[in-house]
Amino acid sequence: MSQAADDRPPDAVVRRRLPPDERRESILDAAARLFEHQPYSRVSTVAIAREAGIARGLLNHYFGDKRGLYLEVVRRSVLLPTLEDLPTRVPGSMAEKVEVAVRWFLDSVEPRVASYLTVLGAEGVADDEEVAAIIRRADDLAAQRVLELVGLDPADERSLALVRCYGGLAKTTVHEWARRETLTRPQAHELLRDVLLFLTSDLLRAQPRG
Amino acid sequence: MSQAADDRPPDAVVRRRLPPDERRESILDAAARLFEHQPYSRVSTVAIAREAGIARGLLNHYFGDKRGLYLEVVRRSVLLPTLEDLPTRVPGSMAEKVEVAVRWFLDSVEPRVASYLTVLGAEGVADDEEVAAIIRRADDLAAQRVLELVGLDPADERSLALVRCYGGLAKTTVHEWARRETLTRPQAHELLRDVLLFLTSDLLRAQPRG
DNA sequence: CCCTCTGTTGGCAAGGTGCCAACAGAGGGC
DNA sequence: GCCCTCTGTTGGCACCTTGCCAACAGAGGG
Repeated sequence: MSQAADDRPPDAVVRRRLPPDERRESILDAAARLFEHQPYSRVSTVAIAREAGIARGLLNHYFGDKRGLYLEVVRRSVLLPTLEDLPTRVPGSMAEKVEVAVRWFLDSVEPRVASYLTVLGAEGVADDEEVAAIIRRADDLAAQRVLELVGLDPADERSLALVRCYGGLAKTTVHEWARRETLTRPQAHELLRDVLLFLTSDLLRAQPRG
Repeated sequence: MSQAADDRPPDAVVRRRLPPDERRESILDAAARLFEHQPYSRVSTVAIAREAGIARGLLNHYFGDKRGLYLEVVRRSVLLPTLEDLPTRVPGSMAEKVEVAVRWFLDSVEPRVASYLTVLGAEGVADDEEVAAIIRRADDLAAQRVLELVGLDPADERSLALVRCYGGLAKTTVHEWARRETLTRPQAHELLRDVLLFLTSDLLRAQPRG
């Protein structure tokens, strides 16, 4: 039945053998593509397999089950990797430091807005502890890096909490700018800059340091 | 087989006939309870039916399908209904108006933090357009009401966008306060008050009015 | 050229979901 | 008070999705 097929779709590659890393990535790409446009439960493993051009069973081989694959996609979409590019120390005034942080944020989000927003703005009833944990870890690290950058104690719990709150503002602002297009990037930039400066100045007053 | 049952669970009500509205509500309650603790796909309709003490088929009768029920739960969890309690006009300074808005927000969220946060903080990859639409509508209305309350033009697109951004800060702040408990309510209150005052003062400068 | 290693496939079994025909409380007419 | 209709409610059937596993087949070494 496999050999007899005459009407084989042109790009239905007969069967290519890939190194695991490569195959893994290609599956993640395919899955991410589908999860961006419809909710989890509407994306069937059949569809993912088709999109990736493989047999469905291979998904389980690489990721255990559908949920495992999903969590992997979430991990990949979080901003964690680009946190490396955020400089630890910047010379100059607080205003200049804040400027650097905001620009970094918008710059690293811009090329990947689609997946960034779908990960963080998903919304919907569902207390998914595992997904929440992934995002929480990324948020925590980001808050810490921001405090370092602006020269505040990156271990102070209250400061961290406040910066994480600010993170909520940042996410929604990206949403307004890149998805709803109700703000231009300069407007978004201005808002984020002003509020962050306001916030850090306040923290600086309460916790002077270096 | 139904009559012969001797080991019938004590509370497995034999079969009670309820008015549609009441039954509907009880199903929504049951579903909301389950969706709060695990993601959509992990909650089976079997489990919901068991929790509600009814036959599974009744879910379809009332809500069409599982997703319909889910969307209904989301609608119920949004803060829309309590928006009625937010006064339209408050006498006094901008600081006093902001104070009223912030207190209203924290007060109305407090008794229903659990469902409020699970609805808005869900997160996870899944561009669910229908769910997003429900939340967007609620956010839009809330932003409008806030502008009215502080005495700014509730039709100005830019102001609306900025207040919606602020909404992101508000949601995350509630998360830090009520879920992670990294902030006390007074601290959360202070942050939200300061930032909103900062924001509205700024808008007032650009758009003086009444 | 064969043999092994391992990436890959296809189908089976279990569970979840939507649908529908049949069942049975509750209230009105006689 | 009895029956009859109305409609809330049930149970099971058929379809789809998912996880698993045994069998298949490229690729490189002896």
